[in-house]
Amino acid sequence: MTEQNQAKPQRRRRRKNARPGEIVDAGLAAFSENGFSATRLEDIARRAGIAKSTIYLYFENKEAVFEAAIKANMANTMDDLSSQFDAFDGPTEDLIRLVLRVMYAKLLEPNTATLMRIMIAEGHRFPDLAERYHREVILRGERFMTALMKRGVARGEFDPGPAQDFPRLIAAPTLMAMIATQTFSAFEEFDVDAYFEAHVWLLMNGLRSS
Amino acid sequence: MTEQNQAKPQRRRRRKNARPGEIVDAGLAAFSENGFSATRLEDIARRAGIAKSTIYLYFENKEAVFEAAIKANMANTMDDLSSQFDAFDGPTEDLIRLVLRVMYAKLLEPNTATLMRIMIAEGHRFPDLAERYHREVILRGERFMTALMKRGVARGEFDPGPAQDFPRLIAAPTLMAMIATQTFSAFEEFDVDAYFEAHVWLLMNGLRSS
Amino acid sequence: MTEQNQAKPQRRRRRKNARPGEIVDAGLAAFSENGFSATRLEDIARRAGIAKSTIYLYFENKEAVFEAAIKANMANTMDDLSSQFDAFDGPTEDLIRLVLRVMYAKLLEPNTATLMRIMIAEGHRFPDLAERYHREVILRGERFMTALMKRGVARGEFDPGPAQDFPRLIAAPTLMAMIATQTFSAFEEFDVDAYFEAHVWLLMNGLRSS
Amino acid sequence: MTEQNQAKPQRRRRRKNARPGEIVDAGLAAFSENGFSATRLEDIARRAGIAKSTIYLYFENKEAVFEAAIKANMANTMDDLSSQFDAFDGPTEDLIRLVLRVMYAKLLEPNTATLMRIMIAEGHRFPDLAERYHREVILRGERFMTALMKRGVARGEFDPGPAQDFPRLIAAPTLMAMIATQTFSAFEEFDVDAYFEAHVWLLMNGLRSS
DNA sequence: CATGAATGAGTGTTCATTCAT
DNA sequence: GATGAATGAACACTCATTCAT
Repeated sequence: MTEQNQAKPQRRRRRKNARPGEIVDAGLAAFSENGFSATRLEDIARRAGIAKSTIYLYFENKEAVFEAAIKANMANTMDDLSSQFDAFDGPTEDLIRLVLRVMYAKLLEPNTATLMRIMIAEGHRFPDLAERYHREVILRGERFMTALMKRGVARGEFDPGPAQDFPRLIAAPTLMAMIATQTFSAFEEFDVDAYFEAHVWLLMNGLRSS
Repeated sequence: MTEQNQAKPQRRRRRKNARPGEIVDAGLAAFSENGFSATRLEDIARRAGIAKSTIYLYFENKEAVFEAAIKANMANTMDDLSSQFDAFDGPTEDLIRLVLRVMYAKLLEPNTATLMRIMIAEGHRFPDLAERYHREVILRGERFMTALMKRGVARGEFDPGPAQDFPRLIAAPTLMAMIATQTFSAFEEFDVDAYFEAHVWLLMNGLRSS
Repeated sequence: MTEQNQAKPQRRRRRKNARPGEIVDAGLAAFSENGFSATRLEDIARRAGIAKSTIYLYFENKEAVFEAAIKANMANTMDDLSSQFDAFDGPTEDLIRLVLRVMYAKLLEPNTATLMRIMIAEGHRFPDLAERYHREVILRGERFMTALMKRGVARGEFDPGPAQDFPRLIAAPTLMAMIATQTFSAFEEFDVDAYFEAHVWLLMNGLRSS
Repeated sequence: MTEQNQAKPQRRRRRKNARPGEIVDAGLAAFSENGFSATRLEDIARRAGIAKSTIYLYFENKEAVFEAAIKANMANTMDDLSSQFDAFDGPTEDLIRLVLRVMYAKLLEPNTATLMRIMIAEGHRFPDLAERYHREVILRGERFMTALMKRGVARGEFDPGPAQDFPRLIAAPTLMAMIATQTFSAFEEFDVDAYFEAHVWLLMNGLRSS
């Protein structure tokens, strides 16, 4: 009758398949708000619309929920990049724009930003996760940047130089944008699009062969 | 006004003044290892070599210790920059090198790095601290970068361009270095000096007037 | 193709009637290992090869399973004695040997021993069971012992004496054997047969008319 | 003035030394009523007149309280026997009476009886404790019985016989008395003194040289 | 000033029990 | 009849905080 009831359609839904995903989603949301320790299983359960104990049907303990939440999001973080890359045929500057646009989109999407923030903050307490994140996100991202640089040099668009050894320099400003929008959004206006253009401008100026 | 304070001038002299500092130091160390929630007052007390309850003589509660620890470190984070700046008379590139070197030194010093990491991670749970950090570190740092850019343009060394509106682009790669050394140091070698040179090279290429 | 099915030939046939018994058996085994509280319904279910919730089709709750398990075993504990007794015609010593042999056999059979142990330990928390056990096992056993004593005196084999008032003295050493084999078997060798002989020897010496 | 007040003299008593003992006492009482699993720390705390968390100042966990409670009581269980023994100079029957009287007194004292009951019931779940109990109580008691038997034979009071190999036969009926008074006291009158006399009578008849 | 002792408000986890299918 | 899924009521254990000394 009342709209309140919509929250609990049936008392006992059979959701064996959907449940883990729901819990993981709720978990990511909760963890990103409060970090690992300060997040209570009760929070996660409430967000997922289930009882606290139901979580234990699908995960061994709180840590397992945390890890699953992280992994679930890590999974496809870098996938979209490769599709952009392979088929492209124009000038490398345009390709860099494309790639960076995807990265900005990713990093400013709350879930991924959150994930990154958590990894930065609590990574060393979960070495396995940190290692995996490093491998699947950092190193994989770096491989793309390396390929970009090489492509530019090969086509005579870029000069070789010390920056070739640190492809992550290309993406570094993206991190700053993430922090500005995640951590300090309450205290400043941050024009992401303008920032993006400035980023590309500075980067291309820096790389372009003279 | 401060009647409380007048009551007991200084009986145990150095101690009285030294204690809060010791606690704050111990706190920063502990918080940086485990974050706010997972740090126990017991940990801080042990590190400071005092009893848990003694902390309450100097701080109202755990949060107060946290805030004091953050503030103590925030205080001088940006101070060293101004001294470098005012007196300098050479080319702006050299000044940028000087300034960035100080920033790298700061951000790779464990305490400050830790501070940054904590702010990124738990900032939104402590809005006052975050605001203060934003004001005293982010904005203050940005003022320096702005001045650097202006100086370069005024001296004809740099061309004006979109990057002028986002001075933090200058410092962005420093963040990446912080993360590499703080969060992923276990999984990769990271040559800070070479990275620093690549950073400066790319930056100067990007800014330099053609 | 349907290899899976071969594993369970006739899932549901005789089952219907057998179920409660299987549960009771599984229950007795589980309870005897861990006592009432520390036994989980899950344990019982797994032993019985059924789902936890199936138990509730046959029993109202955990306590009911416990009581059924105890009762099932109590039922025939003393039955075998009477058959030995009635028909016997030789000297009472031989009869006592026969009876005691049955008792040893019983008490050293894990199920009954277990039952005894549980009653000793948790009896006062289940007064109904304790009362029933007292009535069906203790008192009934005692009636046999009384009859044995009377028979011996009537036949002139035993002298009357204070022991006649406490027929359970006859069986007392059996308890000791139960404890030795149940509780302390890990820490000592216990030769039940030799102990049995010593028991009978001491008893007959004690009872025999001089 | 009123006895009620004695329970909470001051809210925060300083009882560093007394506390562990109080907790152990409360623990033994609680465990003996409900066994290990069904006893809640809250029960123990309430009995000891302290907060649940206070227990953790003195014991690592529930199991540690259990073990301490058992050990505390085990300590002096068999001590009183030796004093009786050494100095005695009369007939062995009198000595046996003395020794058995001490054992009855012990085993009918609630704490020791409780201890025994718990060991019988939950011994195999705490192998260390069981081993210790076996060593300090069972074996030690058996050594006394052995000495008693030897003394009787040496003095020509007893005939050698199979019972000599199982000295615990002497004490076996005591166990039965313990069970009658502990587990089934609600369902029968049990005249311990008369039982004791019957026990001694039967035993001496059995052992006495003819 | 300093602390050891004590506590109460949680929090993760378990488990008997229920219910929809 | 049988079960997998779900839950709520515990309960062991932790930890920030208080207080008497």
